[in-house]
Amino acid sequence: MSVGRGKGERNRYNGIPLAVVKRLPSYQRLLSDLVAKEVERISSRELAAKMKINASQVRQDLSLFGSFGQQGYGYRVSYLLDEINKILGINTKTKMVLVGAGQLGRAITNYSNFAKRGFIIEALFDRDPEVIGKTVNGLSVKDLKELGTYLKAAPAEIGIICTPASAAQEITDQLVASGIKGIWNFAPTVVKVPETVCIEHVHLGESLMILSFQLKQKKAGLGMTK
Amino acid sequence: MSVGRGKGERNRYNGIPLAVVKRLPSYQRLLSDLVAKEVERISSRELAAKMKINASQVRQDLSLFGSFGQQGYGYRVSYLLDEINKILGINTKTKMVLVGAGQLGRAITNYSNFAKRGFIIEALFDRDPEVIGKTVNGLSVKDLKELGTYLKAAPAEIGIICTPASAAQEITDQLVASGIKGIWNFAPTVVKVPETVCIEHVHLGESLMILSFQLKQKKAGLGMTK
DNA sequence: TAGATTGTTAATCGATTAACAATC
DNA sequence: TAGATTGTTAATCGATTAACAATC
Repeated sequence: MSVGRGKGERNRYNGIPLAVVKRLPSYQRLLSDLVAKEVERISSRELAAKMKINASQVRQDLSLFGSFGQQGYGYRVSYLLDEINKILGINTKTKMVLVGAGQLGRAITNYSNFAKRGFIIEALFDRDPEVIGKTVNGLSVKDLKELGTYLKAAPAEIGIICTPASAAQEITDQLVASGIKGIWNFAPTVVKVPETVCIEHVHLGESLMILSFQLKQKKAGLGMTK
Repeated sequence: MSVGRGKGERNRYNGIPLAVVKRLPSYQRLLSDLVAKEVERISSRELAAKMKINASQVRQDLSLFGSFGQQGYGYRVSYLLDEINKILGINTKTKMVLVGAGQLGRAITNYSNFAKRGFIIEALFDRDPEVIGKTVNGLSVKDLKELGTYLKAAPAEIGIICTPASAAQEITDQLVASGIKGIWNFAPTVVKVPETVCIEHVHLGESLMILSFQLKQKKAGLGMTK
C-alpha cells in the first residue's frame, strides 16, 4: 500500500512542512505563557510579533490544522493552546524509558518539565554494575539485560538514549525490537531506525559549533542580519 | 555605520544562509569520522549520500567559503576538515564559564567531547550555598556573586546557562555586562541579548514535543515523507 | 453599522537541484 | 588522453509574505 510520496510530499509529515513542525513548540510555549498571564485573546499580528515571524505565516501555519480563530476577534488563547496541545500530543501521558543512567541521563530523569506535560519516564536502564540499583527520582536503575522483558510487561512509547555514542545503535535496535515507537537520542552519533519508528536527535556538540560559528562571524565584523 | 541589512540579507550570517550554517556541524562530524577511518578523498556525491542531501548542495555549500576541491578528484578529507574546523572556530581554545551547577550543569561540565574540540569550561557558578564549594570535574563551584570579578580577571567568550528559567535573563544580563560574547542557553525560556552578543538555545522540551508530534502523525497512519 | 481580523489565494523570495563548461 | 568531478550559472521548487474577500 502506497503512502503517496510524490516529489511534492518530501520533507513533510502528513502534509505538514517540517518548517511548520519546528515552529509548533514555540506556539505552545508562548500560548502557555499567555494562559498563565490570563490573557484571553490574541491576534495573529500579536502572536507573530512574539514569534518574530510574519502574521500571514501564523495564519498560514494554523490553517494547516484547522480554523481556530474568528474574524474581527483573533484567537481565544486557551482554546488555541488546547488545539496545539492536541496536535503535539501533549497532556496525554506518554510513557518513556531511559537507557544510560549516567550524569546526563540522571539530569533528564530529574527534569520535572517533561512530566508536567505528560511525558513520564517509567524505568531506567544501564549496563554498568556500579550504576545498576542506584535510585534516581524514585526509580531504581535496572540491568540493561532486563530491557526486553520489562518492555514486554510494561510497553512504552519513547526510548531515551543517554549512552556513549558507541552503544547508541545497539541500544536503539533493542528498543525498536521491543516495540518502542520513538527514539530521543542524546548520544553524539546518528542512529538508524526503521521507517515505522520516529527519531529526534539532540546533538549538543552541533549546537555548540553553531554558536562558535556565530562568534567567529561576529569577530569578522558583521554578524547576523535578521 | 551600516552593516548592510537589505531585504536580501535577512536570515544570514555574513552572507551565509542559516540553512547552510546548520549543516556545517554535520559536515564536521562526517569528515572527522572519515579522518578517523583514514579515508583520503571523497567526492561531493559520496559526501552528499552520507548527509542525505544533494551533491549540488554540497558543492554549493562549500563554495560559499572557498574552493576546497579538485576537478576529477574530489576533496581531500583532512584538508576539507581543517577548513571546516577553521570556519566553525574549532580547535582554537574557546574559554567558557557555566552558571547553574545543578545536575544538568554538572553533566555538561563532565562531558569531555567539548573539551576535545577546544571548548574549555574554566569556572562554575551557582547561588545555592549547598552547591557552592563542591568540586565538579576538578573545578570548585564559585559563588555567583564573584562572577563579575572573576570575568574581569579571567575573561571568557561563552557563558553557559543551566539555571532555572526564572533566573536565565538576569544571569544573561550579568554575563553580557561582564564581556561574554556568546550565550549557550539550556534554560527553558528565550533570553534576550544585545546585537553584539550571539545566542544559541538548547530547548529540550521543544525537541521532545517535535518527537511527540511525529509519533502522533505516525499513529494517524502516514508518517514522514522524505 | 464600522472596524478588525481571519482564512485563503496569489505573488515574492530564497533555497535546492540540475546542467555544464572548466580542468584535474 | 579519457574519465571524473569540481565550481558556478540557470531552472525549479517550496516557503514566506502580501493582498483581500468573507465575516465576526
